[in-house]
Amino acid sequence: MTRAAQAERTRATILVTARKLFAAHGYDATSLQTIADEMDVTKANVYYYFRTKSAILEALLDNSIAFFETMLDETAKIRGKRARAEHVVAGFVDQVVANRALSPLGQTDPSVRRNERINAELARLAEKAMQLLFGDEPTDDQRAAWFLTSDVGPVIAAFPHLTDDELREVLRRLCLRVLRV
Amino acid sequence: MTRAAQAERTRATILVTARKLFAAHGYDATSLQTIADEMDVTKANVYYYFRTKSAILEALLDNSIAFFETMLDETAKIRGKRARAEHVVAGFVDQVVANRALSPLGQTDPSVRRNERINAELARLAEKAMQLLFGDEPTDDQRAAWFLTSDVGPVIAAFPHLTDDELREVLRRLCLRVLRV
DNA sequence: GTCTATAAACGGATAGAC
DNA sequence: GTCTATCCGTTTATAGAC
Repeated sequence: MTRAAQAERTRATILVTARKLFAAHGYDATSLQTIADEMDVTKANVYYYFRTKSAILEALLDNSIAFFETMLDETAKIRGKRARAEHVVAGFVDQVVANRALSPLGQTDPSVRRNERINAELARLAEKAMQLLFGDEPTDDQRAAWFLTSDVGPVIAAFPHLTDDELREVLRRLCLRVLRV
Repeated sequence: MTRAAQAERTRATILVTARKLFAAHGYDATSLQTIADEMDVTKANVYYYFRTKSAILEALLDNSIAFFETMLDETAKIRGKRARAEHVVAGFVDQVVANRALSPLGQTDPSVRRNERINAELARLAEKAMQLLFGDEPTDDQRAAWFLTSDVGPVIAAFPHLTDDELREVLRRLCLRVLRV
């Protein structure tokens, strides 16, 4: 394996491992030592790839943000409120369920709320999504529906026994129903 | 002021201050030093009232749990699914909005999930509430609806500009709509 | 690219004076 | 009941060898 490939590999492993641990114990309760131990490298090696702990969090969230950005751009090409809602919900639910074991690194985690830049990005995405679903001037009820569905972490935690397919269906029905205000 | 009164006062201040800071920055990111500084006493003095940091969190959550327990007992006396849902939602929303600045110390905070005892209590309350609203064997969709509404933190955060009354109405409509599965 | 070693600060928690 | 002083483990982060 080339050195560049090794670098890419290690960097990716850090992100996967960190995501899993952040989701399981929360960002603040996860130390770099824990991350390093879990993937059998030293702390110093982790620091070689990320200058700070919060840089890891930012990298993770930037990935999620990019995913949603792409999905919303696709949604914009669809005509009809109903079809748009279905597309957004499907994309959202698929991503959440796919990362079920790792995710949800919810918008709710205090660490996320603390990061100004990430917060601004998430707020921008939320406005973009609501514009697509509800038009230029969403009502308060519509906005409330959006923010409620945007954090399904507690719901996922309540259904550990469901298969991925079953969970996906439950979430899809739930989100669609809530969003069709 | 008597010594006993002073004690009660300090203890109460610790709880209010801790609740505010936990809600703002998360439990893990709030140190006892921060709490002590905020209320102008020393860390050692805080320890005089609570043997550990997690004891503060438990005291806070025990308050919330007792409140919900009482409310659900009231609900059990009401006949009719619709009226019961309205009572539960009203009680829930009132409490959440009343503690708007402090709360929500969501069930989502990793610190809460880490505490076995508290988790068990919350799970018991959730079952009790669902039994009242949905009968003895709630469907997955009904359960999902319950867990979604049980964490309205993100919604509250989205409406900083609303008055308490306005926020209460938005939340009431939202929760009722979601729960009437 | 990965390691060992260590710095510097902060965390929770306790002892003992007043 | 509140304070000062302190212990001790852990944390983030860096320096420098291989």
